Amino acid sequence: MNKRKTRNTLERIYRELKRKYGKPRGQWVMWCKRPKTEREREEVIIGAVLTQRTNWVNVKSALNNLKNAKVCSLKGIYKLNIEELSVLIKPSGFYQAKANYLFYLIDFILNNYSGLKKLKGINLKKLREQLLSLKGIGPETADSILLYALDKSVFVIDEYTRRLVKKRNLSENLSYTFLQKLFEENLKKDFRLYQDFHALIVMDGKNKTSK
DNA sequence: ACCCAGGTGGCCC
DNA sequence: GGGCCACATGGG
Repeated sequence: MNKRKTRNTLERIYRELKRKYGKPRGQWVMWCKRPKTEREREEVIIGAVLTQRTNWVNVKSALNNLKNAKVCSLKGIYKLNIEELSVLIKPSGFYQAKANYLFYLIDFILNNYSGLKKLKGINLKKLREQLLSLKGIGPETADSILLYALDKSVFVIDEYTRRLVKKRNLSENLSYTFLQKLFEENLKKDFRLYQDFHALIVMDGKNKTSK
C-alpha cells in the first residue's frame, strides 16, 4: 500500500471508530484524560504493568486492593515488600512476576529521577531504551507508559492493533517496530490523537459485534 | 472442563 | 529474527 493510500485509510479508520464509539469509556476515561494529575499518571503506570496479558476487570480489582491499602502510588508500592505487594495484586494474574516487575520499574523511576516530573524531561529515545532494559517492560508496556502516563507521541502496538492491520490489509509485516513506524509516519505527530486512536482500536477489538 | 485476556523473559535454533 | 513454553487469575 502506498503512503498516500495508507494515510487516507488510517484517517478513515480513525474517523469511523470515533463516530462509532465516541468518547473513551471504561479504563480509557482516565487513560485518555488530559491533563492528568500526578496520582493519575502513577496509576496508569501501575495499570500498564498489571494489564499484561490480563483483562481489565482483574486489573481493576488489583488496583482497588492497592487503593484500599492506600498504596496505589509509586512511593506507596515502594514501601511494601514483594510478599505484601504480590498479595494485593493477585487478581491481576502472574502476580509474583508482576510484583517484581513493578518493583524494578518503580525503583528505576524513584532512584534515577525521584518522580515523574523529571522523567518527562528525559530524551525520549534514551528513556524508551532505559524502560526496555528493565525486566518485565517490553515494547507495549514501555510505550503505554510513554504515551498514556507521560504524554509522549509514541504509538502503542498490541494484539488488537495487529488484528486491525490484518483485517484492513494495511500491512503484511506485523512486527512491532514496523507497525509502530507505519502508524507514526502516517499520522499527525500528536499524543492526543495517538491516545484516542489506540483506545478506540482496543474498544473496537473487544466489541464482538464488530468482528 | 475447557478457552480467553493490551505481554514478557528465557531458552532454543 | 522467530517458535515455544512458563507465568496465574477470574469470567464465559
